[in-house]
Amino acid sequence: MLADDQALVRGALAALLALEPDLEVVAEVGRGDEVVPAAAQHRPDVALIDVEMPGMDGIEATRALKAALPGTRVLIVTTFGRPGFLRRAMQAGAEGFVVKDTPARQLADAVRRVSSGLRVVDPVLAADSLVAGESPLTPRETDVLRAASDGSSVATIAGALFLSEGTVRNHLSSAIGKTGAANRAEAVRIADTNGWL
Amino acid sequence: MLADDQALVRGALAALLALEPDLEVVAEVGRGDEVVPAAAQHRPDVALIDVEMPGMDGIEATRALKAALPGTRVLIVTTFGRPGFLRRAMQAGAEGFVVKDTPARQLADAVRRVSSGLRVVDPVLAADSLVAGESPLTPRETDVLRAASDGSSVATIAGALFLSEGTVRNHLSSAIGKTGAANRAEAVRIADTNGWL
DNA sequence: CGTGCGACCTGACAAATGTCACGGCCAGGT
DNA sequence: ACCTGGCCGTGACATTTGTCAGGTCGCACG
Repeated sequence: MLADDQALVRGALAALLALEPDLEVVAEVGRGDEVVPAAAQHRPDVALIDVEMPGMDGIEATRALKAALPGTRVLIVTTFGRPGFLRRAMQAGAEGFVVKDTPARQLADAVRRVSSGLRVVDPVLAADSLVAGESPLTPRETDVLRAASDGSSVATIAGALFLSEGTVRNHLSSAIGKTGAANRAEAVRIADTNGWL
Repeated sequence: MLADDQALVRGALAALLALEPDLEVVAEVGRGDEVVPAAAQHRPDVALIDVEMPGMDGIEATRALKAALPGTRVLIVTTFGRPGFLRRAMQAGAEGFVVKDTPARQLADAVRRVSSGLRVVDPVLAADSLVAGESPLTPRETDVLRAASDGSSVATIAGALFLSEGTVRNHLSSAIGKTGAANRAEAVRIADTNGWL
């Protein structure tokens, strides 16, 4: 089963996998919240899930799928090699994780390995994930930083999260310190590239 | 010919197009600066080019390709439907422009139409491009805003562009006004989503 | 030859931002 | 019972940012 929001990529991946005689694409969806219903109907052995999707995050979709149909193997396929994504995907129960930079020939192999119960992880990304470590941000700091990521002012963030402006400033200051950034915008950028948001 | 930095997507698109008996993929590249050399060697009828690529922008690659081999038709395939991208792609000489959201079945048709000299443009995006219009930013304002996009301070930007801090502030203020934003970060976001950077 | 426009600069000002020191509340472990 | 750490808040402070009003210079256009 394929889950990717970009129809062209989804169809192209289907064509790629259809070349393999032992693989068959039984369902395709373009939204995260369609993953579980489609899987329940078609009962795929393996689900290829993109991280970036409307409706529901690919990580969340994986968690939901594993809860509903634990037998389904999940292979995450994503554009961005955010270290945090890998960690969260594995914690959500995914068996494999490949980035879209990997050669096309290896995809079918990855599907077969995942299908047979093995784990498939991009070695470069695994190393990055180890050095980058977990997010140093507390839950609340993450919330505030995410709210700040679109350029909102302190007052706007405070209003949205029902906090005082001083508290928002404190959380932001703490996040800036932990990320080693010089200001809010840089902290957002750093946290985002590490997959901490 | 295919040009896309993500190997998996590139291979998948190749598989998709290989299903069509009248189409053949003669070359694949993963960097913008490899487009012209590969085209010169394999002489494709149509080049599918992604906008986001390392080495050289897809738009720039299109311009270079059109200058070197004017007979080659160019079909831009991109993830993001930035209105400005469409405009710039057409000005660079591209015959077609499709986003990766379009259904996979339509890709082969788009390639055929472009190959026969017709223009192919996503209608939704074309409408957006008309309402969004050209960038209201002056060249210098664009430079400054791009330099600010990673969260740099005024002092850093001034140093990088050899400007006084006051001038940087003035350009930023002007850009904020023109984009209708409330601050620098929002101006960056707006300009970026419109493809003005 | 004036007129307009963009780039660049200065200086000054209000507002927003980032930092610091302080405190209280609560859940967890020792 | 005690300590720790996350979370929330206050108040004060220096710095940065955004705005405004002025001015010079070069260039294109009618």
